[in-house]
Amino acid sequence: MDVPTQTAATRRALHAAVLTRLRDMIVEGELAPGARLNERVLCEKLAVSRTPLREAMKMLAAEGLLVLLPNRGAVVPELSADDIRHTFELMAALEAANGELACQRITPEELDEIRALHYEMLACYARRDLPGYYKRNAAIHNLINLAARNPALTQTYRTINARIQALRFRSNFNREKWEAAVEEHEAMIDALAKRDGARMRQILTQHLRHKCDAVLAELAPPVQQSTAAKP
Amino acid sequence: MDVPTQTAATRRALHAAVLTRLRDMIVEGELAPGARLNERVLCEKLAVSRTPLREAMKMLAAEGLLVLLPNRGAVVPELSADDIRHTFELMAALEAANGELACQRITPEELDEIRALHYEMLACYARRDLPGYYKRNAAIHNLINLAARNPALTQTYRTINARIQALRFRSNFNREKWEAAVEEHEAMIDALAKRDGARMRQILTQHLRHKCDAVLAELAPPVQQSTAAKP
DNA sequence: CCCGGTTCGTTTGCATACAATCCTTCGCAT
DNA sequence: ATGCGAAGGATTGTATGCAAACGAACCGGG
Repeated sequence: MDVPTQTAATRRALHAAVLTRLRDMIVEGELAPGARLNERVLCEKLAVSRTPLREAMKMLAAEGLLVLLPNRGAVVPELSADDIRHTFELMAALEAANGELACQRITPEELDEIRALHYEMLACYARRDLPGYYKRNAAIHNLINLAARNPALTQTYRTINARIQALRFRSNFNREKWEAAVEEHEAMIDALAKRDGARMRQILTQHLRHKCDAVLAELAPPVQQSTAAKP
Repeated sequence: MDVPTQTAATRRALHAAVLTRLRDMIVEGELAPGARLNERVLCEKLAVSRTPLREAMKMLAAEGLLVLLPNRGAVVPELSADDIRHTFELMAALEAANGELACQRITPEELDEIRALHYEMLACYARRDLPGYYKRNAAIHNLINLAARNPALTQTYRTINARIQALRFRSNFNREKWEAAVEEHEAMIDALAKRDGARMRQILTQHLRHKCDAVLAELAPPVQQSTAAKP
């Protein structure tokens, strides 16, 4: 969209604005996995010259949201099933650490807010409101991150999460998986309240494993259900 | 077909070469924390124009090795004590996950190689050969990473590790801490051999906590001896 | 019919010119 | 003397020009 008068917002450097914009485009699927980025086309679309665009692309490549092909531009990486498994394992490690630290550091007020969001999430669940559910879900995870009081961990979590966010948008899991997820969330709150870091870690690890399975199930052709239980 | 002028090395794009060079300069302390990067000066030093230099700087910023100040250039971040604690907590989470996965996936051959490196490391310890010790230490950790069979985890580990690598170079810990580290390494190998993921996690978490303490102890001057020999 | 080579348009990579911003410093008035 | 403010130099941010690499199409030969 063209916003001609930038006035106060012009304070922001173009390369930073382009970075945010491109990241959103990738995370939200406007730039789909496998898509090749043409500098000239993107320059026109974003109304900037090649210099800030290229700088933003380099940063996205460092974040893992783009892959640079020498002399052949950049593409949005297509994640193989193994890539997805690896990324979720990494996410699980980060979430588990977050949760464990949050158990030590969360305040009663933060816990109450998480409870409130959890009930809102239950409401969304009852109404089968998936977007609303996702929104509260993300808010809860963000609050847990915040409660861990570790900006470095939060930052890394966000970066890695962006790589698989696009996949989660599509993961429209079935009702029983949804129900399992809700139960896991209740267990999380329980663990947080009891400050049981080990249990929190275990729940989050399992939670992420289930999410990974759900995403893989979406991607894998539904031909047959040969999905044997894997650790 | 092959033009002998610089041949193989010229294959590499300038921005990639500059990226590697700058990263080394930061990790090895040639660009010290707090140092401000002047584009013109670096351009002359590296014999490239501003375009590839700026692209490399943007990527380093995305990796967390530089901080960009809008309209005021880039600086090597100075880590506060809290920053160090946070980064080590993050590293601990990554190493713990690595170790736990390695317990599941390591081959006997890899374990033997780690044992061999461990004995070499003991030799270095006996001779008080700190550089040799570090070399074997890093090799062992890299092998454990490899054994975890998770490229995404390895990549993130390397990126985060680079942020504190410069600190570790200086951490010249005393003998009893060194001895404790050696004992922890033996426990690691034991846990790997027994495929005891939970124990491996616990050892690595403790190991990283000790490393963090050692680094913090180096930074916090012991008040006296401020006029001691400078390196 | 297939294959190798060549040529040309397209795209990326790098260098440089220009614009905007910042920081210092100097002058001036209070 | 001190504080404020403007001007100048220096530095960063952006745009554009030029060269090199890639890839597709074309062409000629086997």
